[in-house]
Amino acid sequence: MDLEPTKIPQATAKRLPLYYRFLNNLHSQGKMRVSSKELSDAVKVDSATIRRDFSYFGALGKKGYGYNVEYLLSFFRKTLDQDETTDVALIGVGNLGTAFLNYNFTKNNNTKIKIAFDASEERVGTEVGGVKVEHIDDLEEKMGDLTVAILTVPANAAQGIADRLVKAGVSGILNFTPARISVPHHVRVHHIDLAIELQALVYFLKHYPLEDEEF
Amino acid sequence: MDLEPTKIPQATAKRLPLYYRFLNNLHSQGKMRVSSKELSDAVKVDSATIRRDFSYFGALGKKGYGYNVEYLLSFFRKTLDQDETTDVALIGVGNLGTAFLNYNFTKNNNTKIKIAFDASEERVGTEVGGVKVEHIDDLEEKMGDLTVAILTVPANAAQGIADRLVKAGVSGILNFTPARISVPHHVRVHHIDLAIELQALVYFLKHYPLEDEEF
DNA sequence: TGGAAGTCGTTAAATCCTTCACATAGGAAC
DNA sequence: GTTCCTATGTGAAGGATTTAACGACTTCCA
Repeated sequence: MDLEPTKIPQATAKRLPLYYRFLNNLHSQGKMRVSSKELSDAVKVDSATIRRDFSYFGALGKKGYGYNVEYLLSFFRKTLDQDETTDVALIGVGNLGTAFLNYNFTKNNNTKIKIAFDASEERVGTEVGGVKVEHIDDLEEKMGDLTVAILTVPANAAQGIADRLVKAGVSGILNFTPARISVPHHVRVHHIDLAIELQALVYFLKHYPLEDEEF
Repeated sequence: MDLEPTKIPQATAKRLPLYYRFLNNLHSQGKMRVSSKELSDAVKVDSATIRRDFSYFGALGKKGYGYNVEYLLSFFRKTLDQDETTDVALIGVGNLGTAFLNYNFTKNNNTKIKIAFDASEERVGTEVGGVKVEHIDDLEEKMGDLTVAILTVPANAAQGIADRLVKAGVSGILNFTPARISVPHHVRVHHIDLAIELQALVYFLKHYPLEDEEF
């Protein structure tokens, strides 16, 4: 492991999937080459930042030319492990969970929801987005060796489920719950808090007028 | 406007709604005082960062004591404009949109979804989460003076709707679409890209082993 | 009343990230 | 070939954010 040329900054790492998706778009549009400026317009990231990001992986482009879409794409495919699919579990088949299940992740994507759990007897046994819904009581039994979970349960259930997930061997949790969950140090949790995102946007609108930003 | 003591860093601003929510929790639990350390455990933000964040607003605490929950709460209520509710529109009543509509935002929150739009004849006219669903064709007519919109439509419709929203006077868009939308410079867009969040988590798990982080 | 324990507010250092600016190399044209 | 043009890759500067560290002030308890 850790064959990275050097350690990639986290900020860069977060943008990689974004680049990858847009490169895919370009590729399927038949585009052969792309400049950092064009890509910048598409993904709304400064072109210097894009060049800097790419440069962490070495010289991927050609001066005066830009980047070869196909080459860049195949490079990122390897770098982002797009060849091997990562299977994930989803806990909580409410509206949000259903949205995920119906989302066609595997297109342009190395992740796939393999199994879903819910507490409601009505939902257990049904199939949503091609994924069978299991009962939450069977979580430990049926998780298999999945190590990533999407948490879309009610807030008050979050910590309890998280504990069970960790015990079942999960090392990454995407938490959509308003609760901030506690986990052992070796488990990575990314919080996405919808209410807070909305509040933050409103706050920025009121207190950080844009006006002059960019031209 | 801009009566801020000094300009608050963006990173701090993004954490304010989080603090606010947890202070509310503490308050309803009857807690009278809280230290930065306790708050740190609850929201998973370093205690020094919390003290630094608070200090932008002046001396809110007492040395050797901590913070008075009620005082802090009422201070943030003012700062975060929790008194006046901000009404927002939601475009696209799919699974994700429905999740938002059913989410009880106004509890602990200054935002409220006032109106929803969808293109499907089936959904138009129904009520979801207490909000009436209007037809997307009536967007301009029925937006009124709402200035914030949540965008939960299919990716290929995103730019078109965004254009119409901007024309209708919207200045803030919370974009859940995989598309990166283009807007005039005075409009603020926050992107939340579910697929990318998941991919980023997987990438971090594979390439940034935790092990020693925090103890 | 006095001393120990606790916790803030803040200075300063350390990190991390973005952006500028430009030398340089490669492609395109002819 | 030669010249012009374009767009990369990166050194350096500038911002932004986090974290450590500690003086100062409070509470608490004997």
